[in-house]
Amino acid sequence: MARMRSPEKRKALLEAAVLEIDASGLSAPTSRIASRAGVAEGTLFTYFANKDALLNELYLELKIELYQRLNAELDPKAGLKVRTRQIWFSFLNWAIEYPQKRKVSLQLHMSNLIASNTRDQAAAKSGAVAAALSELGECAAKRGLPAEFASSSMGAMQEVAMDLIAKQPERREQLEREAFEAFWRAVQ
Amino acid sequence: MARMRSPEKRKALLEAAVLEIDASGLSAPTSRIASRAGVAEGTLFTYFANKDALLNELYLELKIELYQRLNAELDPKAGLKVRTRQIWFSFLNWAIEYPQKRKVSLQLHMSNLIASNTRDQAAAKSGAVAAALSELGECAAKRGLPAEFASSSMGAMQEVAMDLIAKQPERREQLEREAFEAFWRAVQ
Amino acid sequence: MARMRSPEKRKALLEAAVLEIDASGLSAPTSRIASRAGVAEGTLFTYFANKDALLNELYLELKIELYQRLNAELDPKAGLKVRTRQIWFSFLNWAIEYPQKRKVSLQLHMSNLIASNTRDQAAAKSGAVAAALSELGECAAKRGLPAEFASSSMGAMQEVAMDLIAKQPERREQLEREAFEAFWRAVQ
Amino acid sequence: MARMRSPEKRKALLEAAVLEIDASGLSAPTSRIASRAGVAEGTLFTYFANKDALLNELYLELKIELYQRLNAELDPKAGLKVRTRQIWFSFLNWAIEYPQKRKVSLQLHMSNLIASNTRDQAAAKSGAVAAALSELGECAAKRGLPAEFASSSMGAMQEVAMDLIAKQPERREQLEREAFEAFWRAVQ
DNA sequence: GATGAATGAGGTTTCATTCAT
DNA sequence: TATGAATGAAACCTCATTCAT
Repeated sequence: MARMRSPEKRKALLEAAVLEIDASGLSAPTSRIASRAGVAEGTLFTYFANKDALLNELYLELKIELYQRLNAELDPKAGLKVRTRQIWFSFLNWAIEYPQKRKVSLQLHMSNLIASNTRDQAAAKSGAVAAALSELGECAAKRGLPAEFASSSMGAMQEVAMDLIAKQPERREQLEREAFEAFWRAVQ
Repeated sequence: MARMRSPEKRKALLEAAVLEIDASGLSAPTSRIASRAGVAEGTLFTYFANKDALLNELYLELKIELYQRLNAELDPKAGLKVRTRQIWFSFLNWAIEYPQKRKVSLQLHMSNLIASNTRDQAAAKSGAVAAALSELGECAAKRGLPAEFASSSMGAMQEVAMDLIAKQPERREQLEREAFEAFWRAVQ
Repeated sequence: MARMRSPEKRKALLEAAVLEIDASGLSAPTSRIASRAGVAEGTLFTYFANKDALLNELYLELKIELYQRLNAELDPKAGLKVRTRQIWFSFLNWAIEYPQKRKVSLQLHMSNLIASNTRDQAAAKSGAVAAALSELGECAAKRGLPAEFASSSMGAMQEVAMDLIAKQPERREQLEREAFEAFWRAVQ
Repeated sequence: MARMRSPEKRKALLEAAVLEIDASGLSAPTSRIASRAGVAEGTLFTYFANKDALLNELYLELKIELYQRLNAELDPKAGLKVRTRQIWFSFLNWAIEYPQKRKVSLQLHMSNLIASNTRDQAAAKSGAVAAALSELGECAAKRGLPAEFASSSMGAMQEVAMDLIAKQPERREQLEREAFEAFWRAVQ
């Protein structure tokens, strides 16, 4: 297993997994994932030790991709509200561009299949995003709420925003903006 | 003349389903559910036509239980903020008292196993709660957000509150209060 | 089990069995048979020791009913061809009048569920029919064929006639007649 | 590169199916069929999509085997009676050589598990046999019987012949001959 | 390394039969 | 006696994983 002969096949398998899990849930058969990736059933297991490993690596990959994007679009020198807004929009854009990835990421997050080790590795990649959210957390802390309150609320309110946008895509920009303001009021 | 179908066994099966699904997800085997309920494998199917039916009835039962509680603790004549706070606390208390039921209810809600018919039946039981949330939606509407924004946000922020409380149960009361205020700022 | 409280229920069960087996084959569930007969699932087993017993008794009943009819319409003093023709028409009329009974009787006959004991009991009821057929068998014997040849051929050719009549019911009379003549040529 | 699906295993499964169905009827469990074929339970389903498919393919295979044999032993240039006799003996030889195949073929034929599509495919293989039987049907037609009368009668009388031969195998040749003559008288 | 046939444990569901009421 | 809930052994089928090629 050591060195993967073809990183493309690995990627194809992860992408196929996203599509299959989106369609059928976490019980999507490995055989379907493999065949959608265009490889043989058994090949999947030369890239991933077992289904659990595939799921954990997929989770990590999705988190890393997202954090890379968030960090790329983040100006670390800007003021807190500006940075918060940047994160807000970056995430929403990603989630709307790749709704299946977001849905699968969420399913994996809530399942009990993702090892705490994997969760830690994912968290370690948050970079400058974490810094901004922690700064935001301090505001909340003044009100007597734990520091995580801010970031958790952001995730939660983005969830809400996405659902609304999914129903009225033509109002996307306005909904993103108004929902952000609502969120900002909440954490201030 | 014959042994009558016992409501206790039905209840035992639904409760066992909650525990098993909490532990293993929606793919929890019917055999495990039956055995945890203390009945034979086949007995489950005298109470529910098939696994799907069990899941749908469970969803309905959980929703009804919750709505009954929310409505019982709701004063329909009180002002909007008061009623909103009543719903907020009632729900949190239920969710904290029965974390497994809440988790299972959520999983069922997100799955594609619950028939729209079942969802409608559940919605029909919301009673005065629905009235309060719709009134709250009108506020949001003034800001240009859809009416659902308010109720969705409530759910989302309660989610956040519950996570925090789970981590610091001794601060429960304060966290509930502060999170409510944050939520209230968001929807005003 | 000794004395049946209600012969009507027994009859209802046997009739229901005919209909269910006609529809679903010998694997028709006892529960469906019982419910079509308008009695409880368990009641079936107070009338028949088990499914096998039900099937054996049904076979016997059908054979007896048929033989009674054949014998009733048979004039034992008539010539051989006349008697043969009487049997031929009596049977065809019964089979066309009760196609389900005939189909079920055939299925039971071919299955390995009917005990040889049961088959013997059925054969014992053939009465004057047997006499006519055995007389007919003697003709065949002259040609070097076993005595059973005649009766077996009759059954086989009636089978053929019924299929043809099922497809062209309006030509029933003619088909019955011509097929009989063909059969008669065969055994002469 | 991988192990290829082996025609031998497929054949072994079909043969095992014949034996099991002969012994226990169409409800013969797939697990017994697989184990008699010397493969694992699941392997059966790599060769046949499901039990129904297995049964349909088995039916087709049996019909094709029979028709190939009948056609191989048939001289299309011979006179009608000669050809009819050839078919008569070919079939009887096959049926006596493989009594289980014949019994299973009959059971499948009468069941409602064989798709009309499958029946059509089987009929398409009848070749020169069909021609001879249809020619024979024309004789019957002169007597006012439908064309199928001849072929149906042949099947029916062969059925009779086989039963007799099964009881007195030592007289096989004579019984085959005499029964054929009886049949021929019937259809002339 | 890649393939896909082979495996068999395990999942859902059916059903003949028993037995408490 | 009549009832129908309860039982659990099978039945059919799926699927993660292994391994011969």
